[in-house]
Amino acid sequence: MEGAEILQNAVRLQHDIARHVVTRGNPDPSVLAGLDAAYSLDGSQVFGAAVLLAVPSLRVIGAATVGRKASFPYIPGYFAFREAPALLAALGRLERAPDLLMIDGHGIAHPRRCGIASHVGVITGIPSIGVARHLLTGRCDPPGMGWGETTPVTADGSVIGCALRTVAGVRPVYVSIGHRISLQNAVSITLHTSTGFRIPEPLRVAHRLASHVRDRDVRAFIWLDADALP
DNA sequence: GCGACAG
DNA sequence: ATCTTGTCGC
Repeated sequence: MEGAEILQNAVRLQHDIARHVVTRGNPDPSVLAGLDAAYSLDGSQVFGAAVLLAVPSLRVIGAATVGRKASFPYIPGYFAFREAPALLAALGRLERAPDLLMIDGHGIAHPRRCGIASHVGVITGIPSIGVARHLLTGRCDPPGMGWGETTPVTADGSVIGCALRTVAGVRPVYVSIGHRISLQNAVSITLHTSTGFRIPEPLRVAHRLASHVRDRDVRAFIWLDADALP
């Protein structure tokens, strides 16, 4: 198969997944998972991390990681094909399934309404939220400078996400529906899992863990529990 | 054709 | 994403 053909298939799959996204729901998770990945210097390896946190204490109650070959390049709009396999593998190694997933990247705030958070959400059937640091598509006015202020991200005349100020006076993050949750609830959960930093706690922990296994020995961190965390 | 472009 | 030192500020 050649490059252009692979992308055509990817687009077909994204349209297909996008049709299955449920943009409503009000999950009240007692256990939530933060998912993120880190890459080797040459970008040939991906290290996925899934961390379980209790809500609302945000105590880490479990975690799992996986390292694998990166079999897809990074192409804006096709991010899930590069990173989702590692996230799904890590997720599958958790000792229990979370009630909700928070993923580093967009959900439906995507050209085809199928960012990685929707991709992983639909595949697993678990409610998911996408939290990104930069906009991929759509536009919005800057939210007020206060904590918790929001502004809609729109595209084609519809709201596809929200800019959310998790820390007063600091650049906002971009929240969007992944799957089986309303935008309002997604924003609320993102805000209430933010602990004084721009990035919400679940993603901060997942990010640190992914980088940690990358810099150490992956084999020693295939299964982790709270006590083994750095 | 030109610019934009999650991680 | 990743490389990379110090520095300014609370």
